[in-house]
Amino acid sequence: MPVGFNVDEMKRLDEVVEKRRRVKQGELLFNSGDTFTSLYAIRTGFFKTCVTSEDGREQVTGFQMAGEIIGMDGIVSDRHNCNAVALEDAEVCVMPFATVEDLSRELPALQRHVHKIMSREIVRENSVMMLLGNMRAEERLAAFLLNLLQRLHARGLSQSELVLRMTREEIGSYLGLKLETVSRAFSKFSEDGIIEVKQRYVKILAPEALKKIFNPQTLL
Amino acid sequence: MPVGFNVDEMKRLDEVVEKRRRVKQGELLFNSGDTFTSLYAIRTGFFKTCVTSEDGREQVTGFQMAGEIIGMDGIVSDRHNCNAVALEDAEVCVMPFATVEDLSRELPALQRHVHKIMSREIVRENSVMMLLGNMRAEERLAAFLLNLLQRLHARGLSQSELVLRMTREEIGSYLGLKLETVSRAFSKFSEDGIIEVKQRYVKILAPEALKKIFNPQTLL
DNA sequence: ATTATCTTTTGATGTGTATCAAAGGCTTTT
DNA sequence: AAAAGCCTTTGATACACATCAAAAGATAAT
Repeated sequence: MPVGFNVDEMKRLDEVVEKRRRVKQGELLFNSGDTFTSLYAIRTGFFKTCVTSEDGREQVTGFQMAGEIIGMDGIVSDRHNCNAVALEDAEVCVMPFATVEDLSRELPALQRHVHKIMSREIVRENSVMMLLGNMRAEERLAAFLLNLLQRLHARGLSQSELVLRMTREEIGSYLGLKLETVSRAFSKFSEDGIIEVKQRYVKILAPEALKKIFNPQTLL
Repeated sequence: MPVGFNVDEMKRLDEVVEKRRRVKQGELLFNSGDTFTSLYAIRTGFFKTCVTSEDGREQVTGFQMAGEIIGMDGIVSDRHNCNAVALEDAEVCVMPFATVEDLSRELPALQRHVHKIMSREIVRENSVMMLLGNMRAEERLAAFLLNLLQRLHARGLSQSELVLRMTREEIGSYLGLKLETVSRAFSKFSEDGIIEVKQRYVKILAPEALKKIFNPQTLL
């Protein structure tokens, strides 16, 4: 995945992957409170991460797919600060963080890569804050769909259709909405001819309309 | 600030600080879109960071005080992805990120420190997502006050009083609320004898009550 | 296959916060 | 010291989303 390495460096990089681990749908990759030892590179499958308040409220903090790195929440306190749950059968590369640190002292390109991945996560969360703080239900769902599509497209999949790996409730938790509101927004988009929905399957009929909902200023 | 360095290492660390920079109240330390070159360690003063959507909506993503590091949003794309505005006259240490990376390859304790700072920011943003997605207005304000107090206390200031550096509108933007709602929540806390408010000055009369509002499960 | 469980949709109603509006209190400027 | 400009408070009203409820549709279990 990382670019900017020569053949020799790529060999060194293999050192970082200790082993692989399979996680079945519904199972935890790690739990909040678990000792942090490793980052995980998702090879296949789909995850959600979420935090839970002491009184039991759950907030989905992200959805992660193949090629993405998970577990950076654990670095600060040597314990994980969120839960990671597989939403479909998954396989991850276990990368002991001590090894990542050792190797990135020798390989500036790896060091840079690690920094960028963490910075990207910070920037992503900034835009989720914008979403949660300033946008209405339909804007949030449009933003969510566009983001998923863009990431799937970057992996060679279609720009115009996708199969959701999460429930309406999980989407709602991520977007700060109740599942009924998510369902209604899907129905609205469908009525307006913007998308076609059949359960988890979603086909985008009018991507421009979706972008306008996400970013109303485009109307000007 | 960082711990775990010996005298020699501390000398090396001085290399990382290129110079200092003063930022007057209301001025920008950096702007979204600016080329990213450096992280900034706040020596004195108080900042807010915010992102702006294309149609002009602003979301405050954080408030930063002395001893905190700002600018990590720029690493991923070599451009800053948010604005940093001084809410009072401030002075920062400019730390060119290339130097930080060079030096952290030689000093594992610095490397570790950089990783922890970024991870801490990820974890902080996770809890803001919980706040924005799941909590009501008064819970959000209680959480906000408790967080500020805790950080001020860690800097040797009082646990029971503080002077806000930001307006009701900026608090509202951070908490996903309108300024009137923030004002009403302050008034409610004041009526209930939990705090005393006089403009930007806030005194905590009943810290336990505040904690209960933030975390209702404690009532059990 | 058949039952049980989970997920999704849709409707009716309720509520927390936004919006609109106006006045008063600070702060800064001149 | 007066004027101008912000910031804050408080009230009245509106609205977006939550909540409650029920049924239909998938999915998993026996």
